[in-house]
Amino acid sequence: MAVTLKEVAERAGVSRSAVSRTYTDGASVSPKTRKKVEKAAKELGYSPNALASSLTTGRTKLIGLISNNFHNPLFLEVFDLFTRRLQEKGLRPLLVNLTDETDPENSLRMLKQYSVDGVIVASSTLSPEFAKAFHDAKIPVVHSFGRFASAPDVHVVGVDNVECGRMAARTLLARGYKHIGFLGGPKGATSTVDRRAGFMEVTGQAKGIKVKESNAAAYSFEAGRTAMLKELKGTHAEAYFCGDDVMSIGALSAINSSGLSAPTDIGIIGLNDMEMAKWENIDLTTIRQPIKQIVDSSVELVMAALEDSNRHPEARLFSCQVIERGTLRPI
Amino acid sequence: MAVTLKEVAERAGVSRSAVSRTYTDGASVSPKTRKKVEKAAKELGYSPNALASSLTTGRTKLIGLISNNFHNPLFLEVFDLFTRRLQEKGLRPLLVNLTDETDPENSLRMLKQYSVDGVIVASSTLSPEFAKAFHDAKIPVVHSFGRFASAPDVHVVGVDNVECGRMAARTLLARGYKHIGFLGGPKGATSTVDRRAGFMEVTGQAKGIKVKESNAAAYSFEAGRTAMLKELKGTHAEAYFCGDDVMSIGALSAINSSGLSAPTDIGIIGLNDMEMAKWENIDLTTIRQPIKQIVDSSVELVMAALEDSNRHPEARLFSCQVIERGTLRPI
DNA sequence: ATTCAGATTGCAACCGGTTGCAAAAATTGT
DNA sequence: ACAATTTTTGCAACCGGTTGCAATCTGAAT
Repeated sequence: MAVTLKEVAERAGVSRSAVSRTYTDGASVSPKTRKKVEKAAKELGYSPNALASSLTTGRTKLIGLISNNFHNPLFLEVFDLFTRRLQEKGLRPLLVNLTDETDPENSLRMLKQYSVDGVIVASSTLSPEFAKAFHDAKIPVVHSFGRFASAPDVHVVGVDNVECGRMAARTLLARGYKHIGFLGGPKGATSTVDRRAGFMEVTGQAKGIKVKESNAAAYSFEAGRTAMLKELKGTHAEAYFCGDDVMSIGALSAINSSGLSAPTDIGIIGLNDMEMAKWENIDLTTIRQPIKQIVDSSVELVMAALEDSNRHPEARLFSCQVIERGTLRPI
Repeated sequence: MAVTLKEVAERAGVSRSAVSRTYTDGASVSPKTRKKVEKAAKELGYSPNALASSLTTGRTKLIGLISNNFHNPLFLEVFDLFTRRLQEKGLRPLLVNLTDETDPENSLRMLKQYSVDGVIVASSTLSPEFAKAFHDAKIPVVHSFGRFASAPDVHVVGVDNVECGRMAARTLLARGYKHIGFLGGPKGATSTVDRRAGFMEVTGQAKGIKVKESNAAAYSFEAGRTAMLKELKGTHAEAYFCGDDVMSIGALSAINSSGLSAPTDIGIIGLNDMEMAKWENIDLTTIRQPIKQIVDSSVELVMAALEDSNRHPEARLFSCQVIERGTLRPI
């Protein structure tokens, strides 16, 4: 089918090794033969077969990119950043969509078959166990947007969700809200659990503050809207920390269609600061996750892990930041 | 590193071929040896190296998935559908982010290096030339969301954008709008050109209709908003057909922040019917593209093209449908 | 028990590259 | 011009599988 090394060698009148060396940097080839080879290669339209070479070098430059967040617009930005960054570094993303399964079994097997050099798990909802399966199989892995642990089993890059919870609580308290709500994402998600912990820690220490708590079924518009509608049926809080931005937008929609408005009647603070948060008709006050840094750092870390396969598991945390917009009353 | 065929063969006390045949369906192996092999494989944790086998079989089951739409939320849905469908069919998506480049050169070279079995170009803005480069390189390719042609150079799956333009125009006319606008996407995009053509065809034939026309810089919220703000500065039309849904949402935002509202003051019809279009606070009347069908059909077509590499280029069109919501006045 | 077709097996060559090693060529120093 | 280095080169083995072919085995039929 395609043009092979051998054909190029014959046409250039050199050995196969010479051709191979022309395309391996650091190898010793004289300028003379290199020219000959390049000429022949160009004429034949040759390009080396990366897969065949991986067989001997043991490196495919393939990186498994696993995610279960194909419904959160934030992750389109994340995928954009990941694919670009990986490409810049000469790596190729092999995309795996987890849909509903949380068992690493299948992904692990298939990524092993394709001998990926490393794996990036991009998910804020998967448990650390998931990534660990790859670590145990001796495949370098980093969990992006994963759960922070002071002694992680695998490399983790992300934010400290507990701290985000605290930050949200402090922000609401600073605005003088006395009755505040934690409207979390799905109960099982590690990010939800952690954010809740931080939130409760701060509000628990504050005096004269009433706290109510509930969870949405997913990090999604519909779930956020449904959850907020339920809140509005009873006695609702003055302001809510919502699971994430897309949930917040759902909540805002519920508020509006109930004839109320933010921040006049209810305050909302989200989390992520995705593109849409700054759309003028949304204008969501939120906590920004520095996704570009997280992505870049994840790629850097997975590359480092390729070099040194028993690098000690490391957690890299980035700090978040409150972005003031229009859904909380001014301080 | 990993367990190899040879080790399994030794432990099972059979030849390497026997092991290989155990994992190739249609090959002749006695139940007895199969058992032995499977036992040994399990004990060793063996899984066959797909890349090595591709070397002889000529099939990698890798599909290049190329896109330049990493900023349009619709494409998160598209990627979700593609990755799922490909996985179901035992194929693996190798994702390529085109960012700004429109030259197939680089992508072609790298996908050739990885010997992808086929390529799916998922883009409504790239020219047919792009996909053609793969076709010329003898790599099976299908252009999803690509431009319709009655005699296409490559397989195309999508909608007839000209017909969409007509449909939009007819819808606006049927609602009695007399002064209508075409607020297109970027001028260079094939989808924009085609939708415009259909739109103008219908409006040109109607009597007593005033048509105005302009273009946004991109299929994006910001571009849609900016373009609509500009419209509102002059004498604007009564209703607009916007390039796509995300542009429409931008336009709606511009309308609202100018103290106007849809459909009372201005009507808007979008295109795509992405998830967000039905969010209650958006409630966009739009033309639905059947993306699931397009994706499934694309995958099916690329698979067919793998089987028969000189299958005749084919265009598969799906019909669109107006989804009535709240941004056009009732009929 | 003998024959024969069909199923199963192992050998060895091959897929498209890489790489250690020793021989050949080019360069350097004197 | 000659010896000592340093560079460049080709050979051949190998990476982890697959597959055509001939040899061996199996079981049914005679």
